[in-house]
Amino acid sequence: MIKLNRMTDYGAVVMSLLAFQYRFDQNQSLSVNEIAHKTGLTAASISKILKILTHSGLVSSTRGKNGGYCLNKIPEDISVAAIIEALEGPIALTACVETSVEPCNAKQSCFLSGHWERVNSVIDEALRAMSLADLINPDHYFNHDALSASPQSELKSDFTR
Amino acid sequence: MIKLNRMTDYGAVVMSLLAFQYRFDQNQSLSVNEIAHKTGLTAASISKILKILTHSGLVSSTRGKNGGYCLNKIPEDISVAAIIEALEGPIALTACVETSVEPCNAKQSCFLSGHWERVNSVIDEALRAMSLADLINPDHYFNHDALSASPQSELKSDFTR
DNA sequence: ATGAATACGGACTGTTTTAGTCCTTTTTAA
DNA sequence: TTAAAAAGGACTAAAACAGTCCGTATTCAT
Repeated sequence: MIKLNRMTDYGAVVMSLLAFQYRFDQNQSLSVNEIAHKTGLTAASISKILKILTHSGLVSSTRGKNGGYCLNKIPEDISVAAIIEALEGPIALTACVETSVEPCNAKQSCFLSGHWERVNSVIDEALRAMSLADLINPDHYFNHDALSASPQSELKSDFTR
Repeated sequence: MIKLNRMTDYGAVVMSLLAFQYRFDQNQSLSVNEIAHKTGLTAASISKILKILTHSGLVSSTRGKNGGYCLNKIPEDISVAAIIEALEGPIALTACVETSVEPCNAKQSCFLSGHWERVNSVIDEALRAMSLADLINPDHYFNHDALSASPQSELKSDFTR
């Protein structure tokens, strides 16, 4: 299995919730506790994730009473790749293609790395072309001509129930 | 980082060597020790990997003296996806989309899984469209019109030096 | 027959990574 | 001044991983 960390999975959930909130009221942030309540994830984990997402610039935070987090950009401008990179580092299938100072410790395999890199770029392009908006409303991405029977509203009801 | 296990990386190296061998003489298998010598990987690790690849049907083995391993199919018919799946299980970005008996333990996140699944299928298609032959001779895959100054022979010399 | 070379099956261990929690400090609104 | 909130970081238990090793089964050559 090509794995994402569970934290990244949580991150997608949190970002999606923030995207709904952003569309509802772009200036109203959500606190960790509110997010915990709405997603069912623990506050501690959400906090950990949001610290990282804040550092990466995808969300902005306000401290102090009534503080919280909100998206820094419109959902359409946040790629799935950016979310994954924020939480996991560069998108790449093998350690070899990482931009690393230390030389590859399996030199014998390295003649292949250029080829993995091609595989990587295919994946990278796919993730970069998909936005947070697409993630919460996939029809937009996969079928631009869809009539849009608005699955988004269903999803929203999941969040806000 | 979307990580492949190091074993999978080794697996690609081993499969590539077997592919070169297959093209050289389709009926001549390579023993673990020969592969170890040519790749620089340890015999123990190679053995572990080849057991798995044999079970998955990508390579076939002959036991006893002069035994060894060889590809079960022509390199063109072995997809990168098949290699990864053999060594890591199904290609998927989150645990949610695995075909699992137990119910998802983060139900709150599950409304997203359908969307991850779309991301997954993009990646899956990309990996399925790329063959072992492409991996060892990427020009074939990425540029079908390339003049083919035969990078393959360079690679082969890496193996056989 | 015997012995050597080989794959097969599986167990085992030390290391690294990950998930998850918790505590203290800083900031801000009321 | 107090309460609510983010920020920063330390810590631990559990899980995954890499790598090694051993005994068994099989086959070929002598």
